[in-house]
Amino acid sequence: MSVAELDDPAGESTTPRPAVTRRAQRREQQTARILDAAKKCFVRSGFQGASMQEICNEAGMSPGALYRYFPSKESIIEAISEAQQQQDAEMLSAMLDNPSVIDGFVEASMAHIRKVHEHGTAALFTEVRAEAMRNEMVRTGCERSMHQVRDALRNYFQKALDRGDIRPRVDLDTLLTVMMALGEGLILNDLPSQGVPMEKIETLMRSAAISNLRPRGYEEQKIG
Amino acid sequence: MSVAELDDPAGESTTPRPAVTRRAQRREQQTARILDAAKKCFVRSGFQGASMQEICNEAGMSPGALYRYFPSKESIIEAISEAQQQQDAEMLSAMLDNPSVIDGFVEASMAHIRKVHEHGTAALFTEVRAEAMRNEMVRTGCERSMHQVRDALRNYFQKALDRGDIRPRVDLDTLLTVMMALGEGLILNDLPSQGVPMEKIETLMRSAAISNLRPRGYEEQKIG
DNA sequence: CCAAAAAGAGCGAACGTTCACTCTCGAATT
DNA sequence: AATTCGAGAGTGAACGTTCGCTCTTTTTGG
Repeated sequence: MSVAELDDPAGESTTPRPAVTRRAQRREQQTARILDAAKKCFVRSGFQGASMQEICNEAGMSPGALYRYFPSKESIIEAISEAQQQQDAEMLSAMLDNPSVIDGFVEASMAHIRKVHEHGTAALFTEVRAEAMRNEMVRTGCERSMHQVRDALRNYFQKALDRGDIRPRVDLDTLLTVMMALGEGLILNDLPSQGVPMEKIETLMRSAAISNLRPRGYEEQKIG
Repeated sequence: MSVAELDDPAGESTTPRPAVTRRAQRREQQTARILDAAKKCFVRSGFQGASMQEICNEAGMSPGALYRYFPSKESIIEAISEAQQQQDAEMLSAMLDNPSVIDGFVEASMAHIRKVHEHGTAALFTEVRAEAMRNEMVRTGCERSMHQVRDALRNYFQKALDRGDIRPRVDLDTLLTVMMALGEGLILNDLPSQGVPMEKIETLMRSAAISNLRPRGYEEQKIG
């Protein structure tokens, strides 16, 4: 009733016209509602610490209703860490089309750090990482999305390497691994929330990138 | 009886001489036994996921016995994360007496990474960080030990700064924060377990340190 | 020096609570 | 009329913790 009133595109609330769509639409809404509530609860209490009752309360829904959308607590955890990682991976890969290797890398990293800070998802990120240590499904998803980011970065760096734009001291695989570890440390610590301004983070991020990638002509301009 | 035989310094097993010591000694042993068992369980199942029964089984002890040593599960969690952080902090501070800033920093970091890898405590480290997001006692302990490391590092860098050995691009506070974030990222990822050899980690660690600290005379020798 | 009393350590069943999850049944939707 | 949805009481299992008890070690009083 209330739902029908809110979003009936043609205004024919009483007549059962839209047929296929309406139920599916509602399902999507409710699913999203549960995921939103669960995300809040998991940030607040952790994956293991949050109870289904807590999630139900947050979603304004009974357990019976909730279990129509997710078969288990674990399936919610999986859905959330999946979405979280997927979203991050996509965003990061999308940003790496800057022709300047240093700028592209630094900007992508900064955008990610900014987003995590703004959405307050640093806690969720940590939680996902901790859960990945023991839950195989979560770990698999985690690894998949990290590979996605890694491949995008590798492709990006490889092209710069072919152009002769960068001269890293180590092989590409090692370079990628350490660069990503660095990024994770920065995200985990959520530096902006500790009062470190973004410009300062960017400065050091850039200097670390320059040191590791050694792009043409940066030695004199930046370090000298 | 068996305990008396094992560690009676004067060999007067039957006479109740050592008086004060014996009980206290036993207490320490048992406490350590519980903490060891708990650590294993927490690595395996997480702080919230591990049950008291699981810890009791691992320690070869009944719940009743265990509760004579710790008043609650939370007190065990606190004791463990306390010890963990304390231990790391002490080790790291102790290593920073190398007169070469770069060598000292890199060696301290590498020693830490190596130790975490060998003891398989990367999972525990992640768990502590996740728990710190919601458990105030754990967070406080976490912050305290990080401040300890931070202060040791600050002192170390400040002295080098006074000598004119390094010329960082940013202020000391920011430098410290980002350096520590980098270190945490490396620990969290437990690179050695992913097949990255220590020498390679060291190479990139060193180049990042050089870039951020900019020690005298390194530009030509290492980068040129 | 030794019996008697007190204190401590350990066990494991049992406590009340909370957990993830299911069932039933009426209301709403198609 | 048929199907889906949702509420909420209810399920057994598992949780952290406690209790009553036995056995051992230490302290005490004569």
